[in-house]
Amino acid sequence: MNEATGLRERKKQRTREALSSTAIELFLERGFDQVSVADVAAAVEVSKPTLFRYFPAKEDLALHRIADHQGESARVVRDRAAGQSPLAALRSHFHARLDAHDPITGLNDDARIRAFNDMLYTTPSLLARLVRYTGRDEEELTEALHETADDGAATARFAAELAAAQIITLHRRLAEANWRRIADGRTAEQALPEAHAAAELGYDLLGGGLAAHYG
Amino acid sequence: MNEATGLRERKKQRTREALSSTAIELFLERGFDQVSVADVAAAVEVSKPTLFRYFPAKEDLALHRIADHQGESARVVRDRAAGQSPLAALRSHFHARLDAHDPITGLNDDARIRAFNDMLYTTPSLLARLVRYTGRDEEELTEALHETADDGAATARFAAELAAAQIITLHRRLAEANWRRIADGRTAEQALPEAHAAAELGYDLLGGGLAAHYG
DNA sequence: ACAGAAAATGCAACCGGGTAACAAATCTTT
DNA sequence: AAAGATTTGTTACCCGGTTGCATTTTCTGT
Repeated sequence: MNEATGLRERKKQRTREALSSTAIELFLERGFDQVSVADVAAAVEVSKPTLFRYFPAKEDLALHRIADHQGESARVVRDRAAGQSPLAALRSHFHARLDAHDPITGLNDDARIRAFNDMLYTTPSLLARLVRYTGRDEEELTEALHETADDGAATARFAAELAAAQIITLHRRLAEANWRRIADGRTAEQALPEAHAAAELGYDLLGGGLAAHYG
Repeated sequence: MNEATGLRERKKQRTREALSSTAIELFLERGFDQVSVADVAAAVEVSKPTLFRYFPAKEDLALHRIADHQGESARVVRDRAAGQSPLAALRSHFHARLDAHDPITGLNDDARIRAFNDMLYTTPSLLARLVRYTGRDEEELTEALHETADDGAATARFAAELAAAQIITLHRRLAEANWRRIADGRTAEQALPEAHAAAELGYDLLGGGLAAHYG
């Protein structure tokens, strides 16, 4: 993929990685707000302006790995098997991520990842940044859904926007619920059946069950 | 409602109002990021710490009026007519807000309100704060929906959480779409039919149509 | 009416995130 | 090896937000 890496490029990659991993380590130790960017810069032996040349904001030090997941939902829709509906593809993909205990599903009891999720869901500024990331996710998913819409209705665009928002929202809620299960002391393995059931319920509600409950 | 207002209380109210309205005026003139809190404090002839005793953050200077709308969705659900479903109540309430050109629907072409909405949707920090407000809205709506759920299923709580999130998300998307219509130069009156149609579509999709489109 | 408690304000100094300017160091290219 | 472009460090600054303390203003009881 990325050959032709000169020395300069390699060094940059290393610095970036050192900044992010050192930052996360400090954040997990002391808490996000109890670590200043100056601390991180000092620990990596880099100046503050240099740190900000690598990461535009403090929050990105903690979140850039999550940011790498960006566009996943859109990709799932685009790469789905022929004949499969977008919702069906997203649903089965989510179940697969649950089985893999993917951190983005919230269903992971590894100590470090649990600590990270705790920090994420309890630090307002991190949550705010996460919202911005998922906002871009939503846009990409909107595009993907819009492409696949067979009806040329004038409202197709809005329908795609809305569907994308609902799907991203569903994933957010599912992840929060899973994180809570773990926070309550259950292991990921124990919570797995509930997590699958919640995902089923959620996708069912998207697919028409909402009306049955509150309609 | 609020009798027994001593002189002290009255003065506080006035200061609060002066801060907020002066701030919004300055924000609309120069842009949110181009006005410092020190500017606002100076314009009201108040010290910076005092300003922050009234508003916990700069964003709240611009948003506290919106914050006053808090809990509206939950209230609509709780106060709905006997025999009416929560979704039906919310749907008709939204249509009513559209007809009233309520700014929270995005469908308002008054110059000041339009400028305010433009600022709101284009200033990241304001949007982030708005998300936090709507987050509390979501929680309240969750409660309201949970109360009305007739099924005692173990999943009722999650279903309510999810439904609340989907409804708030729908309102957000509808408001954004309406704001865009106005930004494109249409008058509120011209855009009203489309806005109603979009709301219908949105609520229909919540009520089962999502599956028909992408299921 | 007045003293003193209680609350609100102002002042000044501070912290942390983020940026600008410019010079010094480092890598690349020929 | 030297010219050129990139990256870095230093310093100093701006802004949002907080703290401690002295001062003023309002409220309350007598």
